[in-house]
Amino acid sequence: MATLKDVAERAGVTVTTVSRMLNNRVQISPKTRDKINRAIKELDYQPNELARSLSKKSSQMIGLIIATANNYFFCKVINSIERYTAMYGYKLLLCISNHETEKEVEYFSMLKAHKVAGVILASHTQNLEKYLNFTAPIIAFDRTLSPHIPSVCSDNFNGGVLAANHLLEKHCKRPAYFRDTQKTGMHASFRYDGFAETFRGHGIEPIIYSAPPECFISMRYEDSIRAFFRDHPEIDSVFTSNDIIAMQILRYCAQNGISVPGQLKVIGYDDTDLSSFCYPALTTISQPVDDNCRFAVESIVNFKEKSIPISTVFPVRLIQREST
Amino acid sequence: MATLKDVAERAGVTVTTVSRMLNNRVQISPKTRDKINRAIKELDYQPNELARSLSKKSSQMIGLIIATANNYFFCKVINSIERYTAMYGYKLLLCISNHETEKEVEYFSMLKAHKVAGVILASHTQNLEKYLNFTAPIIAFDRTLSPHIPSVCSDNFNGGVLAANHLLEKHCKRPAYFRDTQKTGMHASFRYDGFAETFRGHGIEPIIYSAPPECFISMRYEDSIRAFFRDHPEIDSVFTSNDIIAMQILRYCAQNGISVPGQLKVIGYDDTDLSSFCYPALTTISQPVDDNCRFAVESIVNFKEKSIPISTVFPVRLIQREST
DNA sequence: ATATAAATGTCAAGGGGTTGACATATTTAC
DNA sequence: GTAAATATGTCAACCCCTTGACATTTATAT
Repeated sequence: MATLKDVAERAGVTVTTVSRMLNNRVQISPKTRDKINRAIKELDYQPNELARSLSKKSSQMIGLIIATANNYFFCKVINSIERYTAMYGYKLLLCISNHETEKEVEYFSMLKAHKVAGVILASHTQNLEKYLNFTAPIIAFDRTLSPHIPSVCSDNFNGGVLAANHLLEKHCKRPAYFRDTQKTGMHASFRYDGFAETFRGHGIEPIIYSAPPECFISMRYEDSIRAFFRDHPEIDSVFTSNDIIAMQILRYCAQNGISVPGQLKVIGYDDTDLSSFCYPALTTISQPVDDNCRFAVESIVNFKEKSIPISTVFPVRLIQREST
Repeated sequence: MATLKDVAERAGVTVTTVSRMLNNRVQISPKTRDKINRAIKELDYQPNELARSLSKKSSQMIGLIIATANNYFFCKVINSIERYTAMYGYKLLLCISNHETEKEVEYFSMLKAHKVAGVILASHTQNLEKYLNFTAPIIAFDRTLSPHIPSVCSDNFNGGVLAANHLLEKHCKRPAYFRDTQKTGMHASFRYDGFAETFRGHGIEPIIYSAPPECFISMRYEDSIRAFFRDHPEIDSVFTSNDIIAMQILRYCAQNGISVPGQLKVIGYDDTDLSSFCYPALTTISQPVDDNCRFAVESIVNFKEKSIPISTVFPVRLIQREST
């Protein structure tokens, strides 16, 4: 493979000049610019990014630590983050922790060793000591890790409020919130707060049901949905913490002759593609995934010039479809 | 950040010794081993991977170029590849081409510049010239890129055969195959071959319907499904090229009072989680995603010792659920 | 005690770019 | 024509780790 030196020789200039041009550190006359470009073409030269990053002490890579990719919502996140990462000329180092804290810590130090430009944390690690002696920016996605680590998220509380108001408009009296077991620090727990407070304002106390933690990993809620309906046959509406649960509730209803939205209104969360593919199509809370992702990436990219606000919240909105 | 030199000084040995230990190139006495380990701990030392890779002229990174992550099946692929990548101590550089050939080529040269250990191509690039002058191994996932690039895929032909035989057992007489517009080189086209040949063996010619190419990007088949049913009201069974299409067909049927499996039998492809979440749950062809991914990663990891077979095919199986 | 093997040390040259300091050559402006 | 501005060149150190050649010390075996 051709090196800087080869290019310089071929173009009849110094490596310094070539390097300066490649990093546009100074003006280069059109003439030399041409010569150099020609040499680069002819030699099919590509700067060795490793050497480059080593010199600069920082790579153009962004690390994303995420719990899983086996989930429509997180896929959207990965997709979106990759897009912005590439847009800014950065590369994405994807780390899937599979919900294991230990792995997350490992990944973290790996990213450190690779001198990444920044880390986006979309998993639920709580062991923070290791992170703090890290010069690159860290940004937490949809969760609060510590008072010192900036986070970006959507307005979970309002998501709950919107869902509750929508159900109230539809005259629901016996609402339930079906969620995953919450890990500490996850902003998703605010959804319930918004949901419950709104209903309480109308003298209604919603039922809350937490699926066992393993469901969040397997994404299979069949058993807990059955248990849920056994325990709460009286409900007339259910708000779920993601579309996958909602979809499985729709399946349960279809199997058991519960008409949706007639007998039961269902609201999902996330507005993944799923929600419009199932029948009835899901009313759901749309998260501003793209805004969140762009913000996270831009925070890292512009870290040197702009400091990152400790908390950034983007608005959500309710998308009405057929299930309410 | 501490460097090798710092560790060596602290441990009272030479950098050579430390390096040798870290790369276990020679035996190190327990005594020095201890001293070094202690120094590493105390300094919280982490080898600079950039420098390391630069020296070794190859990084421990694997590049994955994939068309999208906005799709359940590809998510499974990403998830699985990441898992094996990590298992072997490699890191995953994720490149999402968004179906743009130009971007794929760019990504490719970026990966080259980063001296990745290998590239897994799960997109549909056909411009191969640029790839061939690449020393690291390339492996194509579920497609044939050129006779010189090894590929790993599942037995698409047999997938079609299994679906056809299953429908034949259910006495279907007017089958259809609903697929995406095929790009050249995609092995998915063999599915139709297997499906059609099997039916032809029974004197039946299946209908084939190709959704417009944009559907594969948007994943929204609603319009083309409507057109499909308008044009082919007589069908009694449909085999689709992925579960997402099948799911949307289920939705169409529910909306239009077509009973499944009563009036119409539906078979999907991929066996993504979706297939068991919808109602009726989808009969589908299960792809050995994990085998494919493991094979792809291992091929790269073991490249120096083992050459990669030009073609590797893993078996598929039919999972019967409620839609047939 | 001696020969042999094992463990470290020493030294230095890479790997491929970046960068600062300073010198020199080439343009541009008036 | 001269001064100022612009464009290159020169040189060398640095980023941090790897590796080969060879020398030296220490442990093990007989």
